[in-house]
Amino acid sequence: MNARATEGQTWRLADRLHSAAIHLLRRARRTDPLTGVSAAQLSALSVLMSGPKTLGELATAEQVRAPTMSRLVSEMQRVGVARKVADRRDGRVVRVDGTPKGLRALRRGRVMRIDAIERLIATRSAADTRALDRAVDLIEEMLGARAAPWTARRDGKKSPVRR
Amino acid sequence: MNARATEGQTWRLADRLHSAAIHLLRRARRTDPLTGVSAAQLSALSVLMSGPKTLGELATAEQVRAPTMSRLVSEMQRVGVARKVADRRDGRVVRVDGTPKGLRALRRGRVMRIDAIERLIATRSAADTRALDRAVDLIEEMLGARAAPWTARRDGKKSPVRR
DNA sequence: TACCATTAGTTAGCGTTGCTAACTAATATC
DNA sequence: GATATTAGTTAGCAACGCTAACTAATGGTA
Repeated sequence: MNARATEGQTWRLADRLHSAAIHLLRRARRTDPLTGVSAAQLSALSVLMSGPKTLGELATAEQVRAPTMSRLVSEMQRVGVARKVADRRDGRVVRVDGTPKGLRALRRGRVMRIDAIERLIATRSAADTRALDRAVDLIEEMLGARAAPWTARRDGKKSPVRR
Repeated sequence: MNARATEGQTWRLADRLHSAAIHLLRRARRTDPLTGVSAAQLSALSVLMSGPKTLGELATAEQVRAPTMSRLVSEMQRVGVARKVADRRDGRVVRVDGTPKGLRALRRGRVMRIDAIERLIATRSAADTRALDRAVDLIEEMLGARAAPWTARRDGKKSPVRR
């Protein structure tokens, strides 16, 4: 076996990964109409689950430009799922925090999507589950999901949670 | 170690997988504006690659409502990537066909997306690549995806992948 | 033939989410 | 103190999703 995949193999893997991501999300999305919270808000809320973030951090985490996130957060504040808090040390900074209502909405709205995926995973063996877990780690790393504090993992280590 | 992951662990993995898929696609779609053709247009074009379709068929294939597809196709015709042709037998029907220009754009756009993902993968070790490959297999299986003997290639041959 | 239901597509209008450009305000640097 | 940089906002545009309401063509039936 090659120590390194050939270029063609890598491209083909990229293609399949792209396709798999698309199809996985289409499956998960089927439940969306039943959800009360918009997809973008849900996504932002899940980032906030691990604690307050600045607007810029949120935008980066969501791979979206600052104005987009600014507007989204304003709307989230309007409907009561998030709060903007001024930073004491740096007057330019806006910290964003999810409200209890927001976090409840997150759970309620998100459960359906994740449940749909969980049902798929639940059909697999423990070895398969580990393989998927590893791949998710890799994708997060590839995308530069760096350093975020937080949620405990099955082995007790930390692992970044986004969206 | 458990022979089986607990339910909560599986849920968490489902969550992370969901997140990873979203962020991966967000990354990939960054190249879309460079094709001069939008993501939705590229997606529709890929359906047209297998031959002309009626507007309704296109809408169904794209999981979109008729008005949405009607507008999209009109725009595609305006920019020259698709054509609307009246059906002779049934005056209500509009057949949509991709133009050579459109199919070229499709190929170009697709390659850029996949290349973007390939660039991410290329930073990883061979072991990582294998791990990803394995995970893609699993996801395809979970979704009941066919073996995908037809996935797109760089040479521009058939590729049914959409979006 | 005349009438009515159905089907295919379009138009109008709204909401969400993405973007860039240009701005204000605060902080940092020289 | 003047200037540059950084964080966020505002304004305005475009792409796409939807529903409601419309036109036009077709099909069925008395």
